[in-house]
Amino acid sequence: METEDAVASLSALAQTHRLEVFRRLMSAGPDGLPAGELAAELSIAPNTLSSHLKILTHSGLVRARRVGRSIIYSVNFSGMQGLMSFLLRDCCQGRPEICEPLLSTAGQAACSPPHLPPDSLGGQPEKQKTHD
Amino acid sequence: METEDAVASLSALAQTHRLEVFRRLMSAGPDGLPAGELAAELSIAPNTLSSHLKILTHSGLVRARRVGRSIIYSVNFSGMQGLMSFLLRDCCQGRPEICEPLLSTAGQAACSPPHLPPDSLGGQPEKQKTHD
DNA sequence: CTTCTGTTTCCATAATTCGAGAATTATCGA
DNA sequence: TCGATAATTCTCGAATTATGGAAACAGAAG
Repeated sequence: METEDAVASLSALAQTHRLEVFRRLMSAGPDGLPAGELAAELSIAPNTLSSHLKILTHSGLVRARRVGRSIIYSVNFSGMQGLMSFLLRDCCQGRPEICEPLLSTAGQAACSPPHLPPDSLGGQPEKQKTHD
Repeated sequence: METEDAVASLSALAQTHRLEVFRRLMSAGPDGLPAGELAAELSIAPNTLSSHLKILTHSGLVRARRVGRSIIYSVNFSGMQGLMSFLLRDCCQGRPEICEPLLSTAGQAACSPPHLPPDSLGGQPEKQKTHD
C-alpha cells in the first residue's frame, strides 16, 4: 500500500456517517449488511448512504455483493489489514517495546467478548494542551 | 474514544502531507523531530506544515514540546492506540479468528527491523485490489 | 408488460479544506 | 537592546466534499 491508497482509505473513514457505517459493518462481520438496513439503522438517506458506500468500497475497506435486489456490504478485512500495516510500518525502528503494547491493547479491544466495557482496557487518549 | 474524536484523528491522517509527517514521526520514535527538520525533509512550506502539525496535535495523535527555539513533534502512541482500539472494537463479535490475523500481520509489519523484505517474515500480507 | 422495492446516478447548493503570502510571536546569542 | 532563527497565526482564493431531490436502473412478483 502506498501513501495515496492510504489517504483514500483514511479519507473514507474520516467522515461521521462513513465511520459509523464501517463500524457497523465491522460488528456485522463477514456476513455484512444490505444497504437498506444500514440506511434504516443509521438514519441516513438512501442516496446519501449510497455515495458513502461507494467511497468506502472504492477505498478498498468495504466490498459489495448483490443478493436478489439487495446489495450486501461487508468489511474487506485484508484492505483494513493493509491500512494498519501501512500506518505502523517501521514504527519502532528496531525497538519493538515501543509499539508492541500499542498492538496488543488494540488486539484486546478487538478480539475480546463484546460484553467487555471499553474503558476496562485503559485506552484513553490524553488531550494535552502543549503548544496547541 | 468516541466517533467524533475518531473522525478528527482519521481526518488528521487523511491528507498526503499529514500522513507523511505522521509516518515520519512514527519512524522517528519517541524522540520526535523538530518542525523545521520535518519541513525540510518533506519539502513542505513552514507555514503550511505548521497548520498541518496543529491539526495532528489537536487530534491527539501527535504531541509537541519546545526545546530551545525548536518545537519537537512526536507521535502520541496512546492516542494512536485509542484510535486503533476504536476501529477494531467488537470487530469479531466473539469470533477472534476473523480479526486476529489482521492484527498479527500488522504487528509483523510494525515491529520488525526496518528494510526487511516482507516475505522474510514467513507470512506476507496479500494485498488485494478488489472491485469498486 | 406492469408494478413494487431496493439501490444508484445526476445535479445543484452549501459547507469545508488546502496552500501559500504576509505579518506575528518566541527564543537565543552578542 | 538588537538581529537572526524557528515556528505560528491570519487571511483568502481555489478546490474539494457532503447532502438531498429527482430521475433512472435492476431484480422480483404479479
